[in-house]
Amino acid sequence: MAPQDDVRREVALLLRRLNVELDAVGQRFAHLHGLNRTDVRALVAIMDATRRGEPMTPGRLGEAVELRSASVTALVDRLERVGHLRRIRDDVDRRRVVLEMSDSAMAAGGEHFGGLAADLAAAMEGYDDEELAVVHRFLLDMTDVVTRHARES
Amino acid sequence: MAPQDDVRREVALLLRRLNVELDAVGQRFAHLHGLNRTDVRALVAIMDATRRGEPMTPGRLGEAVELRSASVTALVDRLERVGHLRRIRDDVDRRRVVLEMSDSAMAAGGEHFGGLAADLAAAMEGYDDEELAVVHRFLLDMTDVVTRHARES
DNA sequence: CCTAATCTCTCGATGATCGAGATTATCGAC
DNA sequence: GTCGATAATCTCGATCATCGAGAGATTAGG
Repeated sequence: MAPQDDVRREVALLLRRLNVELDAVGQRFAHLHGLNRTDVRALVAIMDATRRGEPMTPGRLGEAVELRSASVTALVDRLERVGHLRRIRDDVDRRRVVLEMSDSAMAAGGEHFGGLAADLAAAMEGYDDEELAVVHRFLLDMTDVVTRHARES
Repeated sequence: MAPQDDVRREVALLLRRLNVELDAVGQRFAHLHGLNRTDVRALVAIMDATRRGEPMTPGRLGEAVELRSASVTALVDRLERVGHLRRIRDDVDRRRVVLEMSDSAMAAGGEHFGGLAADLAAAMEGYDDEELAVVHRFLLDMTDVVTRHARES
């Protein structure tokens, strides 16, 4: 066994641990705002899509969070009821509904996850350009491997 | 804005993307075996604890996956019914029940997640000792920050 | 031995999710 | 135009995961 195999195993364990803790952050946000896991995943998906300039619809949201249309309707009803988003009929294709996050939801998300992002950025101060490049390449590689496993058959 | 801020933002995004994809792997495993997310989290928690030599009990499991005792009973019932684990009364403290994973469940988990672990290890071949050390330190730092956020108040 | 504390389980209620199908809107062919 | 096919969303009834409250069993400490 190569001497760096220990490090490899530790790195793999750290990836999983990081995953668990990131989930815990999401869960904490959910609990603080009276939401469940799915609701948070949905809000994040909507926020991401909106940020990319692709308006979110119930159909796309269902794909993103892996729910059937009936469940998406219930999900959107929930979030709309507590004021986190609005349904807006698309004028171009009037079958479609565009989901728009409310300012309050954006603010809440920004405060919670923005704080985390800032702390992560701060922690990255301890790395120079070269080291960050290594980390970047590493994360790309790992994400690639994991994505392949997530999509298989 | 410093020139490496772009890299920092990208690294943060990659961390989140990795989180999403790792969840997807878990979800895929769950779907393949007729389980739900919680069931998989529970099996992983039991496997980890067992590997550390700390026998898992319903109480500890409830803390690990954040469920009330009533839900843990239902969860263990489900997993026991499909043969993924056994309840064993502890002879020392007879109030306690020790949860033991079945060989079939261990094998299924090993096949699915072991394959991923092997691919991750293979991908790490592209890094020398020094680079792996940087990655290791980075993951420790990030996990630390995230854990603090997960635990806060 | 009592009493309090601990661990697990039971029961009834709530709510998230699903499958099947209804509803409304768009598109292409004629 | 208008008709059938397709698409996006929603409704309904059923199922099951989760919870709160509390019961039953066991242990630990005076």
